[in-house]
Formats: sequence, structure tokens, C-alpha cells
Amino acid sequence: MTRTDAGTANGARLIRDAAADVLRDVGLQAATTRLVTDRAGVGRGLLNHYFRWPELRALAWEAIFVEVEGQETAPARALEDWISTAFAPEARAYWRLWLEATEIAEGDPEMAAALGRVQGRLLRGLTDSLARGQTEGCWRCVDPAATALRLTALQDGLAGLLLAGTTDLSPAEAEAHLRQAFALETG
Amino acid sequence: MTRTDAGTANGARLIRDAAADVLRDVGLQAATTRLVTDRAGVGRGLLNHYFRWPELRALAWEAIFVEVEGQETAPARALEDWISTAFAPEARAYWRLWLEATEIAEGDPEMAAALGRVQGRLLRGLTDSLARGQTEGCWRCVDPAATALRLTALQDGLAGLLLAGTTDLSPAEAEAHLRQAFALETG
DNA sequence: AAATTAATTGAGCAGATGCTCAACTCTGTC
DNA sequence: GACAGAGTTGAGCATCTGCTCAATTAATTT
Repeated sequence: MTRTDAGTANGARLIRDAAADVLRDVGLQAATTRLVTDRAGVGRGLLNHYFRWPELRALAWEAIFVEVEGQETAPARALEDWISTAFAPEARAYWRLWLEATEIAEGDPEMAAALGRVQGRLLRGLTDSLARGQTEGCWRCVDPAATALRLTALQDGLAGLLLAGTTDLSPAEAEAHLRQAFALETG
Repeated sequence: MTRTDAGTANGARLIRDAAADVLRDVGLQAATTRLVTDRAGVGRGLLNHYFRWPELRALAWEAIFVEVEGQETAPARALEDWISTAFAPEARAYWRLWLEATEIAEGDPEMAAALGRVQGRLLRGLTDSLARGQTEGCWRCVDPAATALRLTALQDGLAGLLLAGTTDLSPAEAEAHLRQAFALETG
């Protein structure tokens, strides 16, 4: 036994986990197969035995966001949480992964599919929260789906501004902008 | 005379122009020095004699957007133009260039600087238009700068959604969303 | 214990990238 | 016409990329 237990067939799991770690650390663009195999403590060839790089990359990317989606909360409370955690400093890695995915999705069907699934779930959850809040009289809201889309797009755009660091926008201000837009939308 | 006129010293201009063309065609990520020199009809070495790649890339990128900034229009009319051209089909290449720049700006000071300049000018122009429209009574608008930032961020986010192509959002719908947000902001 | 199968390794390939540098071409000057 | 120098060339280097494949090791079966 050298370092891994050959013949045990836990290589695939090691690689999947390491890929997610690497994505979190260096982002989608800078991630390479060598970084992943080294992180997993596994030979270079094993990755290609189980996966192809675009497949593994999309897999690990989606896994990261699926993990975040775990916590579901109350109707109106969910929106407050969504807004207040949107630009938390520890979420920076997620902004980057999100924006990079948007771009990689061009010309990478597997990333496009993964991004579409996560986007769909996020948008659906937000729409539901808005609709339920509306029926419960928390706010008057014309079109939950349209509002959810605009709020998501605004968040993406604000995240892009923060990530580029080319404006004097702070995370706290970004959150305030998101909250203001939410207020305008829900009257 | 082979193909270029050696000794004429128009190489730098040829390369700059070719770089902008290549960026427009294939985007920031896929652009390479070889594509540029081939397009310019110039030897591989000449590019590096005049520029370094990050420098040339940022230069050509900014030149593209400076060219677009040319047309200035009336106070309230400017905003209508901005909204109606934001998602015109022929603007697709610009969305991509814009989003790619956001990401490349991390770890590329020259792109960050170029992006910052263009962002600053765009934001300032939008803020001015909003402020002037406000004093002329076209709308009541609480904070022109904040509204301009939100509208820009929303546009970026919508462009990202369109580019990824992972939702069923159409350019026309994106424009409608931007217009709706504008309406909510200006009351 | 031998044979068979599954799991894993890493040197190496083919392709791309930015960039270097000695050699070359052309223009202008005396 | 020889010289000088700015302008230009492209083969080639160093590095990185995902991926292949024959060889090796471990687990399983006989």
C-alpha cells in the first residue's frame, strides 16, 4: 500500500471531491486535471479513466451549488435570507464560480446543462417564495416569475461589479441595492 | 514587397486594428496572438516587438467600447436609446466581450484598468441622463447614481442569462425587463 | 498458490500558448 | 553604391493543456 488503496475503487469519489475543492479554491478557469489528481492524491491517468474533464468539471460545479441549495426556509423569510446572504464575504468564491460558468457554458454543453439546472431551481425557488408571500399578503407583487428573474439578474450583475473590483462598490452597498430593488418590485 | 511594406512602420496600427477585429469575432478568451498576427498579415514576432499580449488585449478591448460610446444624445432620449439597444441582436458580441472582461480583470491589471474606465464612463453618462431627466421633470428619481448602478447591473445580469442560453429568455423579453425596472425606479 | 480480473499508475504524446532572437528586408543618407 | 538603422520575419523555446496506454499493483476467484 503506497498512498491510496489500489483495487478499492474509491478513486472516483476521491476525484469528485477533490475536483469540487479545487473549483472552490482556484475557480473554473484555472482548474486543471493535474490540480485535481494531485489534490486527490491519485495518479494522473485515473481521472481520465473515470471522467472526461468537461464532464467532471460540470459535475463538481453542480455539486457545489446543490450543496448550498440544501437549506429551505419559510416563505417570506427565505427571501430575506437570500438577500442578506447574497453578498456575504464568504460567498465570493460562489460569485466567481457562477460568473465563470455563464461564460464556459458557451461551447461546453455539460456546463450549460448544469448551469441551466441550477439556474432553474434557483429561479423556481425564488418565484415560489414571491408567490407565497403575495398570497399571504406580505406584499403586492405583479408577476412573481418576472420579479424573480429581475432580482436574480440584478444579483448577478452586482456580483460581477464586485468581482471585477473596478468600482467603489462594497458588498454591503450591493446588498442595499438588492434590497432596494426588492422594495421597488414589491411596492 | 511580399505582402506588407517593411520599413514603413505601420505594423503597430495593423496589429491594433486586427486585434480589435479578432476580439469582436472570437471573444477575449479565445483570442490569441497568432490569430491577431495572421489577421493583420504580419509576422508572429512583430506583435511582441510592439506590445505584450495583456497590454494589446486590453488596448483593443477598450478601443471597441470607446468606439461605441461615440454617439451622445438628448437627456431623456439617451435613456430610451440605451434601453432599446441594450439587447439588440447585433450587440451579442458586446455582451460577451463585456462579461469576459469582468472575469479576465481578475489577475490582469491592464484589463481591470480598461474595464474600470469604460464602466466609469458608462455609469457617469447614465447618471447624468437620469439627473437631467429628473430636473426636467421627466420622472421623479430618488438617487440618479444608485439607479444608474442598478440598471447597469441588471443589464449585465440579463446579458449573462441571454449569453448562457440556459433559460428561455429572449432578447425582447430582456429589454422588457430592463424597461420595467426603469419604470419602477423612476416611479 | 495460481490465475484472473479490477484498479491504478506515470511517462509521454499532440496540441496550443506567449514570447525570444538571430537573421533578414526595406528605406533613407552620405 | 555602400552603409546604417528602423522595421519585420519565423523557426524555435519553455510551458501548459487534456488525454492515452502499456505496465504495475491489489483484490478476487478458482
